Amino acid sequence: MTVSEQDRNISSSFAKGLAVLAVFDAATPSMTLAEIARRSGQDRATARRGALTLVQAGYLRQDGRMLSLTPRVLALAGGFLQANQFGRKVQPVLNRHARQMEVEVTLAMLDQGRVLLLAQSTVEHSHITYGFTAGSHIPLAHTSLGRMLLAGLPSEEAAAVLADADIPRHTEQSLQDPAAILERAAQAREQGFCITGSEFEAGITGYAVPVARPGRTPVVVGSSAPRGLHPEADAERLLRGLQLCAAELRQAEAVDHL
Amino acid sequence: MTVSEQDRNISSSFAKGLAVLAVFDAATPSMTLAEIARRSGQDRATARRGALTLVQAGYLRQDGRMLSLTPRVLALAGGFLQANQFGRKVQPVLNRHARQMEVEVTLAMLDQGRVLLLAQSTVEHSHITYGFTAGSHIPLAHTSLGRMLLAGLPSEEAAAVLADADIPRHTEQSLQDPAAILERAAQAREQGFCITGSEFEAGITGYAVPVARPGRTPVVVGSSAPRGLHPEADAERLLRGLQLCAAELRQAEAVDHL
DNA sequence: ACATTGTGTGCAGCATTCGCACAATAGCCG
DNA sequence: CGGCTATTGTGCGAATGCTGCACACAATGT
Repeated sequence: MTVSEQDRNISSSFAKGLAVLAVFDAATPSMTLAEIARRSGQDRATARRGALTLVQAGYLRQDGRMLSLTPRVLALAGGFLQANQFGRKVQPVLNRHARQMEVEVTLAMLDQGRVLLLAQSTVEHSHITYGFTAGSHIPLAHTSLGRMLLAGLPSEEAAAVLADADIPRHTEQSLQDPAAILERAAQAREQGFCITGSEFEAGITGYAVPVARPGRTPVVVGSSAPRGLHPEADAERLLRGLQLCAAELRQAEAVDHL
Repeated sequence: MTVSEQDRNISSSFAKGLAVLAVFDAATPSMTLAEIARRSGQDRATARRGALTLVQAGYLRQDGRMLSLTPRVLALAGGFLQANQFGRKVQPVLNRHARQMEVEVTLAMLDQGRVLLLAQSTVEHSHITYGFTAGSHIPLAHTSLGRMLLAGLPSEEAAAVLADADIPRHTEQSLQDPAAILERAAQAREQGFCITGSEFEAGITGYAVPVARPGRTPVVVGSSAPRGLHPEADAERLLRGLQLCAAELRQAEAVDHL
């Protein structure tokens, strides 16, 4: 900011404002100005102006001294979802397979070192745990979706991404060693699917398969279910279902523009 | 812009940048810089800086000369959805009722003179038409959701909102006269529900009921279905279902913070 | 080939933004 | 309870970053 000749094609005020908008995540639904300033690494006055601008634009609401997102941010996502025809090409496919498999099916890709959920289908009796939705971030290291995404990258790139991600310990079974995680990802790449057991949530097994897009940033579909009585049979059934789902998405050109 | 003392608490560059982001909607999934400038009413150079900043921040992607939204915008919406626990409190309720009623159920509110879809049941189901998703805008004047939302406003406010909205003619049956539309809204307010027939899409009947939130900006749930053989019976069944759904959402305090 | 529409860049001037410093408020502990 | 500190909200001068014009060039399409 002070020092260098900064790119004159970039509006720094705008970038700072966006940073303000981006600090609102699941962990911190509403924040005070000072907290926003801290999180976005900006001067309080600067953050304040950004936040007030967002309030005026209708993306943020002010309750006393707390600021929180308004539903209008959904409209931004809506532009993306409609542009890519999620409502017609993606959601129905996920729903149908979810119904057949009797588990929820999730479409995801990589974003900023985390797994970004793009779409999700739920069936009524599915066990809902964290309440993730489209737009949620979930961890990279200990989910089948994350591992499968890593598998979709060239291995040195995967290592780089993983190095930047944090590796919390969700359960006893969570692998902690990056090398071990990469090893699992490599295995997933060869197999063409990924299964993780109880690393993110105890007693839950995750399944994921790639939606092949040669040379592009990887996209995957996955499911999770409680460990059943016949793990092998479950795995086979679910993986087969997911693979069908992935093939259908690919064929519908539903993910070509991601 | 030039003359008047503009609010020193508002960052105009940021506001302009946001305007750039907001021009991306369903109708125009990808645009050239010049088009963005036109739509956002900004100088090309200004719009260009805004767009390039968005590219750098990862919200926009540049393919040749076309710019389009990236999946990262979903993350912004994700913050809102998780903050309001849509995944746990809203989606399951919609899904369950949709399953029971065998129609799609949608939660919506008012935003910028249009109907903003907040959430939609993801149950597998028949007639999918436009492929709307959460974050989609649909018209105010000719949908049951829109009319019910108008009904939730004080009547002079409803008139003002409607006056600013455009009233296209989707079908032969679309009412064109604002007064007539307000009349229907008033009727909906008294009845506590709204039914529209073929005004948005031929052969499709829409149903909506309010999720009462005294004194706050209205929120509604609704469905649509092809006209069946027994319109009266269908209406009764669906309205009853929607009312149950609305009651449940209210009770779960799912919409308290909207 | 021409007309049209889109894109990149330099620049000068002034509006805009920065970040400090002060005021006001909340929180804490003896 | 009262005095203390930590945290928050805001006004203001200075300088920086931004705007929008104009020009040159590239890519369409007729």
